[in-house]
Amino acid sequence: MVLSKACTYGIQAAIYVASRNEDAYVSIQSVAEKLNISFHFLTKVLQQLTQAGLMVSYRVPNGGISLGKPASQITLYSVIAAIDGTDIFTECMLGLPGCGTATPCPAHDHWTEMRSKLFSLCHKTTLAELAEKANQLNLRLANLPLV
Amino acid sequence: MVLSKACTYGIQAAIYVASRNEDAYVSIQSVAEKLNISFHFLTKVLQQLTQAGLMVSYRVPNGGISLGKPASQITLYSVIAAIDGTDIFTECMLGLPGCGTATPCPAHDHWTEMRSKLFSLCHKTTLAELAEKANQLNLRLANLPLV
DNA sequence: GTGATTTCGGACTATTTTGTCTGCAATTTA
DNA sequence: TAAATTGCAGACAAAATAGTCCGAAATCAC
Ligand code: FES
Ligand code: FES
Repeated sequence: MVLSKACTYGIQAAIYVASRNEDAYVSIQSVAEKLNISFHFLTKVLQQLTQAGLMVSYRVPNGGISLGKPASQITLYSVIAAIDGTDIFTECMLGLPGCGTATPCPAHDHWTEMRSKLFSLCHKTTLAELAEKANQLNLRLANLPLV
Repeated sequence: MVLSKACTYGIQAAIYVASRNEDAYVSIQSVAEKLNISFHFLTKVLQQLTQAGLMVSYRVPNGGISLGKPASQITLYSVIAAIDGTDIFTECMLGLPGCGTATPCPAHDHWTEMRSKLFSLCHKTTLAELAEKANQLNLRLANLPLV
């Protein structure tokens, strides 16, 4: 798996929150139910996003979480980086230490090309775009079984 | 991590065997030492490659393993598929079940583009090419600490 | 045949990731 | 002030991955 489960949950939740187009807080509980994710696990994941400033939380009755800045300013990259770190954007394809032009592995050229494509893709993709897509076509976001 | 450790070990070993340009068998023990990989673990990984027909083994004194077919006919894709499976080439970026145009997630379009690039890259890259690169420029292959 | 070398197969342990649970802190509302 | 709701923090359990170990099977060299 390219992204960890924690990371995919975080992205799903972030898109969902962004797609609501409201400033109001939404409880993690309801997000977890909507996306069919374990509430407690999602809580821990979202804490990483709040710590990174991508979300803000309000610990109060009828509180919850909300985006920390406009959805158009939150990139997919920043969400991934906050949860999984930046390893996938810098690591050697073969897992060798110190990927770089100084000591390249045989796959280095090919891999850096792929990686930079992924890098720019994640940088230019914002929550606003993903949320809009999710809304526009009623795109699937939840981890629900396909009936 | 995009590829599992088992998979990176398998690729490293495959490249190493191919880079020797010999038909002679080489013992897993010596490969493990050369690449600084746990011998027992590498053994299990390579068993997957022999079962997939990518390598042949000769269980005999002075035996070992060798490529099952010409290095030019072994693609990076086939090695990855034999060890990690084909999930990374078909899975949803968000880990949702049933990635496809019928039920796309918001990241689907971007992701399928990336995936197909990775797919064609892995398909067109052969062990012959990687081995040649490894030999040509004395490229790093072993998992050794950078001194 | 006997012994040596080598992969194969399975059992086992360790580490990381994933998921669960419980109590606490913060704040609103009554 | 008291009660209720909510995220936070850390301990804990389960599952997946990574790594270790040992005995068996195959074959060669003698
Ligand atoms: S050194 Fe392997 S991808 Fe850069
Ligand atoms: S459904 Fe998510 S990438 Fe295809």
